[in-house]
Amino acid sequence: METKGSRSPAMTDVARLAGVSHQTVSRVLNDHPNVKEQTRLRVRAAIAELNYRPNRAARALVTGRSQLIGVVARNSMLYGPASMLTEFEQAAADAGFAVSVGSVRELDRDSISAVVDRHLDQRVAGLVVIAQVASATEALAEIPADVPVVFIDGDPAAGRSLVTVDQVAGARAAVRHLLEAGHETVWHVSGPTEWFDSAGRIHGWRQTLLEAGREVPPLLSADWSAAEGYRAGQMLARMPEVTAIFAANDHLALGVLRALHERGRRVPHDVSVVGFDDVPEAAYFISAADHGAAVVRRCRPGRPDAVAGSAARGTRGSGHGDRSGTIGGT
Amino acid sequence: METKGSRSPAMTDVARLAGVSHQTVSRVLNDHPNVKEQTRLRVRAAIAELNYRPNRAARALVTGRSQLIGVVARNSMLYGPASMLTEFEQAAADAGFAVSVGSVRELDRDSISAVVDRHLDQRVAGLVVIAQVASATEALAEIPADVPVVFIDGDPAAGRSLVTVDQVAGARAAVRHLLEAGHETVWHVSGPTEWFDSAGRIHGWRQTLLEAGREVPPLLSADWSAAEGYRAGQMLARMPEVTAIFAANDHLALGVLRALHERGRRVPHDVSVVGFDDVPEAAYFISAADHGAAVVRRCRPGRPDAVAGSAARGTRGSGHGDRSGTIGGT
DNA sequence: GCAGGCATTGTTATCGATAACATTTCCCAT
DNA sequence: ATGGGAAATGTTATCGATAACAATGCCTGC
Repeated sequence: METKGSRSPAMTDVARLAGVSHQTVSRVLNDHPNVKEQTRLRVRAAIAELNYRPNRAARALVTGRSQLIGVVARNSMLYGPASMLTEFEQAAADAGFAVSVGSVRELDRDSISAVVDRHLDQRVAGLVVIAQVASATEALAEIPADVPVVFIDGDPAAGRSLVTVDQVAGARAAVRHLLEAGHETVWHVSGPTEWFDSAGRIHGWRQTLLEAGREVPPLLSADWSAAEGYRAGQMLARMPEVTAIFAANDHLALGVLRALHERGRRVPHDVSVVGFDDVPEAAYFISAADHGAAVVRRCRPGRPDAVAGSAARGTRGSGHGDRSGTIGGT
Repeated sequence: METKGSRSPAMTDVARLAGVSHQTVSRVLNDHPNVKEQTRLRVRAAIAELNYRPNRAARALVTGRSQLIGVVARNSMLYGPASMLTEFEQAAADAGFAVSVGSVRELDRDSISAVVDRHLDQRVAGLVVIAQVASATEALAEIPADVPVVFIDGDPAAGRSLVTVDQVAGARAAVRHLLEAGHETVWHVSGPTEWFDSAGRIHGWRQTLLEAGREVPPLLSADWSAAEGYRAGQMLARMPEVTAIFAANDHLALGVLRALHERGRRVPHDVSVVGFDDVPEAAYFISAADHGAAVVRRCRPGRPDAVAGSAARGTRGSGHGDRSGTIGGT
């Protein structure tokens, strides 16, 4: 060690300088009871003098648990997951944990297993899985029973610790809003159908129409991008019967808006479009409409209840799926 | 240990089953040369049978280095940093490292120091600082000389390892494009002026106008949000002399577009707006214009050279600052 | 056959912290 | 003064891996 640079001070060095045992240094650092104030101050002074820095690896080795929380998430620029991750990291840091992020390109079993393996090698204190498809659940069978796991946006039926919002209720509110505005029926541009979020929104959309005795039009499924929204919108814009569209997120809605515009369909005069997220930029989307009118407006139905974890709701910020808004709504 | 669950198998257990020393197990796992194939297979079989999982904390303790890379980033939903972080995590994972993300609410010295401390406690193998302001540099004085640090979007003048793109050249290209389209001068809505990115773009904008012998209008500085773009746009929309606007990112441009629209300023008929990022959704922004025309169009000038790290450019994807595009350009 | 060199493997020590158990000190009640 | 109990502190062991050095086996050349 001396040959390639001086060793960092360890607890034993602090102990020697302070004239106590290394165990007492540990007690001071971990706020154990039963340490005299005088002793504590002496140890603190030695820590400062030596510029001692704890080695978390040593602690993890003895305790069998690191101070890391592993996050499993899809490689995604989607506003919802990204905002969620950031909020989560802040909360974890405040609780004294570091966050290790492992992302997967696709939510398939093998990709997820590889990320989980990496986290388990680190002996993470817990795992957070931001997973929207069933394959994530299957991939997690190998997690030891003593590692806490929380799913965000998982399967509401899976019976695991879960933080999510009620996709069905959110979708119902959006569709109801459009029906009450006088539309005969509502068309839906969904996200990927294998995602739990999408399935919930589709279910809510379909149910609400059926309960209202309205025709359920064919579903247009997409991914979460504006490009796919545009593609779906190109179809819908050609159909004069289409007067109300519920898009599964704001980016999809943006694409739909553009397609409508290119076909001369005015929003909200000819067609109403409701998004779902709460992407900050959505407030500034312009839809072609009569000049001088207030073109973009948010319509805020009552907040649906979360399935679980109203405190975690705060962690989620204003995010993903908890509000529907009208872009060019009536 | 037995009292609260069986201990996970360690290297010594694998060694016993395979009939070799624990050192040989380590050699097999770390692909050392000088291990007989026959021995290697025997060890591999024992690893599989025991479902052995390495403990990275033990390794970190002995080597003094963990297999973690610490990232310091601002709590931000901005498209550029978020896409960068995701690409980076993928590259790190491919190289066998986990990424621990520490975010700060503000890029001030104390916040950054706290995050850096957490990473150093973990004995990270390296640090990546996504920092756009000078205070980040000051906060990093305490990093030991033997911890590699890479800045992304730092100060081009700081002489440290840096990955960034040429903000000045990108801005010059955007402004030149607007001048060549016939505009007398170009107005600029910048991001936060203390960010290196903003400073570079402002510099490029100003320089290009001066070199062309054009008047340099007053700068409108903002943050990176559509809301701030809207605020600046409300001013510009009132001034008939304003025919060309260079916005520092696409979200700012979106806000500007909306403000212009509300004042009846047609894009691109009356005003041209150029953004800077390459946010996917920007392709779908609608600007109020003559019906039937192709309303939103991307204009792609030649790519400016990066300051450093063309390989890292790939890591950055199509992202932040390397292209300017016209939203409703001529 | 013997010596030397290289391949292969093993033994001992170490990393820096906490757990577990042991010892000492102090205070109060009888 | 003595004994008991609690507070305060210390000693020993351990965690699971790699580093460093040691030992053994094998092959080739003389």
